Amino acid sequence: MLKELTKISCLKDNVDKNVTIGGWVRHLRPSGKLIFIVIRDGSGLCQCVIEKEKISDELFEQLKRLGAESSLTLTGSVRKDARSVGGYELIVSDAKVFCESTDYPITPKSHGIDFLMKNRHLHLRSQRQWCIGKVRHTVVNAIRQFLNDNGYVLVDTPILTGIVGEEAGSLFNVDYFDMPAFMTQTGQLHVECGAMSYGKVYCFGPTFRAEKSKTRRHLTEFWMVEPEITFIDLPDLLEITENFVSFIVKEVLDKNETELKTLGSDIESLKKITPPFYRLTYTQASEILTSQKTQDFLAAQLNEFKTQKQEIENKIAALETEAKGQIKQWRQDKIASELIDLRSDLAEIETKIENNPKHAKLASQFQWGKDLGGSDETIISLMHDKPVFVTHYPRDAKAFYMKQDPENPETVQNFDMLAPAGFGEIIGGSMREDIHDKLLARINEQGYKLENYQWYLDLRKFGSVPHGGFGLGVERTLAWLTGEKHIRQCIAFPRMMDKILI
RNA sequence: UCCCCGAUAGCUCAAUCGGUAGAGCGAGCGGCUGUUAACCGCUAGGUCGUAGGUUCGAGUCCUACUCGGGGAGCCA
Repeated sequence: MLKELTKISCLKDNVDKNVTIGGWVRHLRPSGKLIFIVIRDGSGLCQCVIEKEKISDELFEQLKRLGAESSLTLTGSVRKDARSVGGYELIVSDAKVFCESTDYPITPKSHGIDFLMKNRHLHLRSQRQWCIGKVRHTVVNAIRQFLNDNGYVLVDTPILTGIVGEEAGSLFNVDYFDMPAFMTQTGQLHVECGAMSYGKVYCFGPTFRAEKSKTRRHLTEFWMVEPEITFIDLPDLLEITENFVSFIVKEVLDKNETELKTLGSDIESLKKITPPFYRLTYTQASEILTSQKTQDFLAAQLNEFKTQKQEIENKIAALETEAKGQIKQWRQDKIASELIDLRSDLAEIETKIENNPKHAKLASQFQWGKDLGGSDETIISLMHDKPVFVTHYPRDAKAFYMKQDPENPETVQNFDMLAPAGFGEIIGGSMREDIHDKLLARINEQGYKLENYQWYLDLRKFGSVPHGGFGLGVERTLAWLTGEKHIRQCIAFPRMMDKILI
């Protein structure tokens, strides 16, 4: 059967030919003796036109009553038509229905996030989710391609682990045959072993954090790629990172322009993502945050928000006045629907207005020594049109394995990469402490159990070399590239705090 | 753990001062040969999140709880 079917994406090569497509009903409009069915088959969308006299009365009646997401095959001739979704349509001569769906819960009108998440198993078929999934596929593929083509060897690190990469308390505990174990929160420590074997390696898989974070940037299970490279210094590492990220962006622009357009992502600004990225030290970043420039920037932003709010309120008032007058029913309906959208926009802008002074205060009170907060990162990234590397964080704010900077022992040789347009951190990386005694002292300072880290210390005993790496969050990268506000839409089955659906 | 917001039909939302529960979509029936979230007519659809309280009267006011959304901290 499969061999006899033509993919919708291949219709352009079959104009005026007779083909059969197989898929699901996205939308159906009967119009007397004519039916329009928009079919999706996983490769694209196609409008099928059914004229009553061309098929049997029985079949016509059956097709006319098909609900959304009914499955069927349709046979007919392909015609180029600019009015049609995708530019081609099928003039149907025959059809075979596999499943008549009724009461499909996701309708063409808008739905709340709670409802969509409860119907996640079906929501994945919708257009936005389909587009994000296609981009995700490209991103994952680009990650593997870049690393494989540049001499990195894949090392699969364990998901069940007995040790902690950074801070405990934010890990999922597992009862491992009555022994305590954790779900991994990073493959880094293990992948370093591989680096000393192959020189350049990476691990790529799911990772788990039990942080009780309810924000648009957090999942408890997410995918992360972690390259690790030997015989490098921090400038080398930044260069590798910017080449890596630029390659991913370029691949997505090449392969998913249609999807990006549908999703409404900012293609022009993505085209600017080429090396070099901006480089700031943590100290420079903290100076920016506490500067007058930042206060002015945020004040200007606040004014912009207030203007937007006023505009929305004016629109709402005008529509409400119009709705009170004597107008046609269809116009009343349209106004009602516009009002719903406007009120939602209004709520969003009000939240921004409410948060702006808080963020301004946090930035102005920023003290050297603290980690950069989410809002601080947002401010810095909004002030730049390309990704920003923030390097040399205070040693006390960072993980034990990060290499102390010889020139400024208060800091470590690490970096965070902030995506532009306010999305914030998508990469965290560092040079690793390669001096045995310094690492040992750090493990003791943190109060970690030495026996758990003996093997990790061995890497510094037997042929230690300068090395470093980073972790890139796949869902955060996707949210940035697609313009999606929340990373829960960037993975098929998101796991969030207090929520596991199917 | 803390702060803010919310919960009304299957879905998205209205309901003015505390006074008879509303609309669109979706579903069902009928009409329409070029629709793009089509359109037109009709029908069905409700324990207003839960439990108390105030009141002649509560979707509306008060208290607690539950669930959800956004943010802080933390992070990819």
